[in-house]
Amino acid sequence: MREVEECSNWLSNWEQQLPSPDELMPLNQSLITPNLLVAFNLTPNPSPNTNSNAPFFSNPQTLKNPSTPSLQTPSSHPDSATDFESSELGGGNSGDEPARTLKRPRLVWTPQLHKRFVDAVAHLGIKNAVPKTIMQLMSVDGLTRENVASHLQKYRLYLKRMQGGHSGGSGSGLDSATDHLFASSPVPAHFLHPVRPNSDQFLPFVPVVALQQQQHHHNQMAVVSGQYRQMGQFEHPYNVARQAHQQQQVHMMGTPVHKLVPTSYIEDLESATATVANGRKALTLFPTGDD
DNA sequence: AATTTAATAT
DNA sequence: AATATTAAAT
Repeated sequence: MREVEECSNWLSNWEQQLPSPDELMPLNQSLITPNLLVAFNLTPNPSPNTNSNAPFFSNPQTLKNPSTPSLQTPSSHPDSATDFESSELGGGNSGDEPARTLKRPRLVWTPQLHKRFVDAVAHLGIKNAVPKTIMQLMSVDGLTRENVASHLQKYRLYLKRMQGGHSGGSGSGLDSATDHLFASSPVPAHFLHPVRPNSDQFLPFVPVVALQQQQHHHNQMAVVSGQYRQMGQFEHPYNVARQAHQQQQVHMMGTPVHKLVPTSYIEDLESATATVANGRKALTLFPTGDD
């Protein structure tokens, strides 16, 4: 019977068009909001068919620093003012829609997280680097568009203030205390001076630049002259979200929350923070209102 | 509908 | 001080 043939034909065709797990990932993010997970103290079920692919979530407990407070197990602690959602959900709302009511804790931009942000922006090219795409590329679970938008806004202001005359006269201004975070990741060359349309001036082709910027240690005024061929603007088939995940700690309001992060393109989390490496890194990681 | 920017709120 | 939220404009 050829009906059988057609059938298998259709089937294999169908199979081919299936999106890869990679493509599925980002979607997954937006469907299951961390809010819900947190709200219900759920550790999402490792659906049997995702098996070897992507265990999007794993048990936070096991990965977490034992000393950290942890925010699950409803009965874990009786009451504590620091726990949003905690103690008295009294009567009314127990089964309802906590997600609506609950406020998401403030996101803390650790140097690591910021590094991801910068990388994402760099790889996207300025044109595509808008909150949504940045967020997608970062693929940090729980990151919202407005998280990124807010950060982006601040970051842009930072860049702006970098271009203008800083000098800061001997050790004063510059980034000092205020911009610790931003200073913690090198700024990818072209983020500054947005390509002048002006250009009556033929650019003296500066091949590359290189020397002369060795002294900037944790400082990044690496802008030289415009090479900047907007190469980042085409869509990369960037492999976001791989099977392997790595934990990244993002703290929210004193209670550390775990972010699952694909290992892809993680590159050098360490080297960036190494610049700051005064032992501060560990401290910066737990910014309970200092500095 | 998303982005940008400024202002404001927590 | 750092991040969120909102408003207005594009």
